[in-house]
Amino acid sequence: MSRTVAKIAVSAATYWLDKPYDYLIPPELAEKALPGMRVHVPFSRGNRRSEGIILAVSDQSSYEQLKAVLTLLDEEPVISEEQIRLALFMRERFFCTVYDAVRAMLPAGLWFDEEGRRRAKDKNQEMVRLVLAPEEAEALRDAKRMRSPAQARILEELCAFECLPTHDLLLHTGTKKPTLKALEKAGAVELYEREVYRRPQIHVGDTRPLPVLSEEQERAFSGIDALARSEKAGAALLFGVTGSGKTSVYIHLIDRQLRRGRSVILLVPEIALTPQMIETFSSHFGDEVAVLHSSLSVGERYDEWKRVKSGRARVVIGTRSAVFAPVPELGLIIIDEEQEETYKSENIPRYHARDVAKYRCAKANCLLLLGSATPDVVSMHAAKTGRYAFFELQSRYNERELPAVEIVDMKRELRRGNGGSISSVLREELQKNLERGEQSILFINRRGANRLISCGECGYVYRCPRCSVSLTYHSANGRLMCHYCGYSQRPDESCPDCGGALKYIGVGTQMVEEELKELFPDTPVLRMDADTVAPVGSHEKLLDRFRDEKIPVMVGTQMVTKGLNFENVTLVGVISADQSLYAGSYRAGERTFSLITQVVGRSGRGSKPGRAVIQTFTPDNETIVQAARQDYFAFYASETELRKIQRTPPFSEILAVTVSGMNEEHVYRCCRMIRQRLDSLLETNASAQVLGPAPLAVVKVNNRYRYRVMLYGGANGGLRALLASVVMEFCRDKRFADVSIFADNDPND
DNA sequence: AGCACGCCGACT
DNA sequence: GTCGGCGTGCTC
Repeated sequence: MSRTVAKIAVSAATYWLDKPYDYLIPPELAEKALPGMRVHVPFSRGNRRSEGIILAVSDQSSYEQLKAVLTLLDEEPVISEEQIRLALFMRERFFCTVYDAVRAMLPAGLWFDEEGRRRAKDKNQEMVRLVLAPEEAEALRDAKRMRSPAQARILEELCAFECLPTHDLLLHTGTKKPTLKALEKAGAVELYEREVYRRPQIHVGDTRPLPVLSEEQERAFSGIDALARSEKAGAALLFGVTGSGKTSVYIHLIDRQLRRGRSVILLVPEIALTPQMIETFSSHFGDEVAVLHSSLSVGERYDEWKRVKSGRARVVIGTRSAVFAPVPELGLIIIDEEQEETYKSENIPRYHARDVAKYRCAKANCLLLLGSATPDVVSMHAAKTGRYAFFELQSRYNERELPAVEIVDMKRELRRGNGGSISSVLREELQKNLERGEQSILFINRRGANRLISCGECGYVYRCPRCSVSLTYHSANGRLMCHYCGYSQRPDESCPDCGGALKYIGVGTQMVEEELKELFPDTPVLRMDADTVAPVGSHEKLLDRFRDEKIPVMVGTQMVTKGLNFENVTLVGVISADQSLYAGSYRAGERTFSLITQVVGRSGRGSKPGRAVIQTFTPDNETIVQAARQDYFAFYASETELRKIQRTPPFSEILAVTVSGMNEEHVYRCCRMIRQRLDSLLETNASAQVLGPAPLAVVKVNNRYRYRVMLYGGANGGLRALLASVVMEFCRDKRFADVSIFADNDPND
């Protein structure tokens, strides 16, 4: 085959134009051009230069007139053939372009800026090594002792170490570069470049032996491991209550895969929340661990990616995007806390890490393990119906009892004249803990957890001029800020509308902090929220302080619910459990259950028994009662019933088309026409159902109105393809030029 | 989308 | 005569 034609995915192509384009490979590139390499190609009428990636190389094309590839941007493929197939799959599955998918797979360090320069360079280090045999070197050293002591010192050092970074050698011997150059000229040593990897700083504990498994953990481990080795591995769900030691099972599974010469990807919801977990894995697997997440520098991320690609690091721990890690021999993917919403990307490409993992595991014929204390109802349903294997860890670490949980009715509290955010029950429990020198964690649900500023007289509330939300007050910069578009402004002295006095409302971490100061004047309180953890690493510092200084109370948002494991914490308070219940999504109940269960699980992890106080205005709410009892299966049963009626997942798949634009009327009209089109196309399909158009929960962001049409139906590609064709049709239509339209699977909001 | 081509009115 | 208004159509 003469390698003359390249099938190329072009970055300039929009979703409805995207397909493999044929380009001529000029003879001088014929030998070098391989699938997985990026190129520059001329595209469209103006032949403007676009980036692209070679999907395949062939010798023919059904097109008469082909343009030629301009340049190759890579020396070797940056993605494998397997990843090319994954990118094509993602296009169908997540309504994105192939190049969008490719971009998600590559570290930002490999992207090119406008000038065509790479965002991160390979970092090399100059090294020195002996050329002479050891005896010769020693002889030369002795000969040099008198006339050239500096050279002798260098030889001395090299006799001991053989090769060293130039910088270190010069530093240790107190010599200068010319001395070294003289030795090089004399043929005694050799200077060369070695690639070095910028490593993110992680605490690496002492190397530890594998944790000893309990009988129950051992059973789960051997069951999962047997499955992982079997011909048709599929997926498994590991259901383990908080503190049941899922991590120990993971460690053993990873160890087995490494011994088998395979690599493992472990996904976590958010790296910043799991420093302890990273430390644990590093202490078992050392340099085999690579960490991939967004707060690494571009260089660090790129280098970790290279270590993974080259097979040097075979245990990848990371957030959502780490699911694309280019491990050479994939043996297992673990998704920890698999119900977390952070696994779904809300940006292009709008993929779910679980779907990508499922695809990769199926192709690599290896196991996908989903771990959770509060599994996604969809995953549990798959386990119950036999599509996933199921394993359970029931006993808590050290045989600890579950915390004793009390639900407090805040309505009654209000009637008794306590309008604050801390109930009398919680106050008494806090008092007890203070007296005993034990620590407490107070959790405030994120949604609505911020301060609003409102006028005490006319009720005026500051609103974002670009979005349909109120502005919230941030003490860090003393400004009112919009969480959606970043708009900020300074609050006025008095109400800009009527001149009345402004007051702060809403329950926020700061407010609870202040209330605590009033109730317990001399007690130190640690606050952990987006304000206090903004600088990199401050999250860990706060947690270290909490542990080491035994600060009595920590108040925080969602970040206090995850992974924390402090011996001395015996009380957890949920300030208001209601906030996420009525958020409008079919997942709100699940989210609330998971959140409450997790935070309650933070209590009593040491030798002392734990307690939890859940404050709510709806004490009879089934979900809250179930979460208080930590009764997942009761929750699962009632939630499943509800979803059967609602026709929400797992009983139906949800696809959505979102339309946005500056003109609300146009956006709405476009949505309505999309709905009509879908209705007419689905006339004969009784299993599918179209809903909407409906505005999103926050209808306006950045001056753009957002409306959505939802498609409920069976989990088949047909519906997806149909929706794709409708989206393409509307995108092409000039009548809708002033709106943007995109499709998405099961959006989060 | 982004860009060139084309077909018509106003102007040095 | 030509400069530039944006309507139209295409992307290997």
